[in-house]
Amino acid sequence: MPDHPQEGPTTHRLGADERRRQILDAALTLFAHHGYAGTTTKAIAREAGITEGLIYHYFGGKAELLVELAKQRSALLLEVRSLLRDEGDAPAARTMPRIARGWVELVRHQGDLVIMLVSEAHAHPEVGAAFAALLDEVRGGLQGYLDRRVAAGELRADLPTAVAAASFLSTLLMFFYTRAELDDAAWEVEARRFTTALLDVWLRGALAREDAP
Amino acid sequence: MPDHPQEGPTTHRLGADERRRQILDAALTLFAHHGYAGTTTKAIAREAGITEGLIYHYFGGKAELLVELAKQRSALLLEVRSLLRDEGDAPAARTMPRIARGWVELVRHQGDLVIMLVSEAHAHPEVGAAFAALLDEVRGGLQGYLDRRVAAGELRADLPTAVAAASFLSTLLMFFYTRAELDDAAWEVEARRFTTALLDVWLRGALAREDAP
DNA sequence: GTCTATACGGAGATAGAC
DNA sequence: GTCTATCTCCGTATAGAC
Repeated sequence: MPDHPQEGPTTHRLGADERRRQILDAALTLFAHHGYAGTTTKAIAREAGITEGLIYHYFGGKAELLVELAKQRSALLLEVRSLLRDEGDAPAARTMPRIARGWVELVRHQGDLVIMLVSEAHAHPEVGAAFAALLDEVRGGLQGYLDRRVAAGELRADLPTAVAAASFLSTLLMFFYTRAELDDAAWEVEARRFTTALLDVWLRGALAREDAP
Repeated sequence: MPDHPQEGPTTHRLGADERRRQILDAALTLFAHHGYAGTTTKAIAREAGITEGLIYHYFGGKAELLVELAKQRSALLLEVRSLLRDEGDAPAARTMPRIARGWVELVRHQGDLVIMLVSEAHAHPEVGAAFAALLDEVRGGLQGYLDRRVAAGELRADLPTAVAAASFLSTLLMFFYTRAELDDAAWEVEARRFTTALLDVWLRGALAREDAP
């Protein structure tokens, strides 16, 4: 990959990639807070610190911003994959708390993206598909891990792993969605408390009997 | 859910209440499918089979439609309350399936309202508040029931009832939200399958040990 | 109570100077 | 690469006829 060094006395000019990111970030923030249709190109330009016309130099139009952002879920997915891979086949009783924390922090960290995906899911098929694909991929990953723990005998053999995984993830997702406006400190406390209690219920429903052979 | 068939502008006169409902129904359908900001007053009029001007005879403006619809959650709440009350203090093992089915059918039946509440929650504080209040009220009701089952000794004493209730409800809500476009037949099948599996995991995590001392 | 006609502002988008 | 100026259309809302 060749570098594209901006040589010369570039004062306030930015590289194309950097500028694109800046515009997308501005759009994402506003889409999450006011919705796609409720956000004007003027507001995006203002948030990004540029003028309206420049948006059209980098993108075909407002709609393209939405599509581009929906694709960003791949970035999110990469993080999730590494999260799940790191845990390998360690015991669920010790690993699930870490997965829970990782998922919660991920969703929180990518909060605007998640809010946008959920909010616009029904108005824009591409967004809905991206959201569904994201959830499904994560669910599939977690399910795979659970299946391995079933095979290892830690989790009970008749555990419906797909639904168990979906329940786990969607509960935490919904928790975030209804608490997104908490400040970081309050969020830390609430999230920890909620996650702990959820693991209590969930693990008991999934574990094999301790007194099994 | 397909759009209602559009009737041309009618000369029929309706009672005020009936006309208001008609307009609100049209608005709800469109808000759920295209979002509030993505819906034009023209489209609402068309969907309701009237002209644009008439909307302003019955409502102060587009924003008032949204607020009015958000208040409708009370209707939903009433249904939920009766659902929970009917179950009284019967054993959870036999009652939770009925509660699950009731909640799922309710959410499905009021699908457009639920989608609107979720989708617009972050863009409009009033809607967000209405959604939070709805979930919280239902969660509180279910939690109350769970507490009684704990007292009765059916559910374990250290069950975190608030989180257990929240998890149960939000899992099913999210299931609906990501499957809203299924036709009724497919929905029946999927919903039954999913609910059964969820109850399996959830109940095992909540019940007192059968082999307890 | 309902429709027709229209005002008014703002939205997305383009052209062209620098 | 960035901004200024501007175009066109459409969205909300109102006035007034029937």
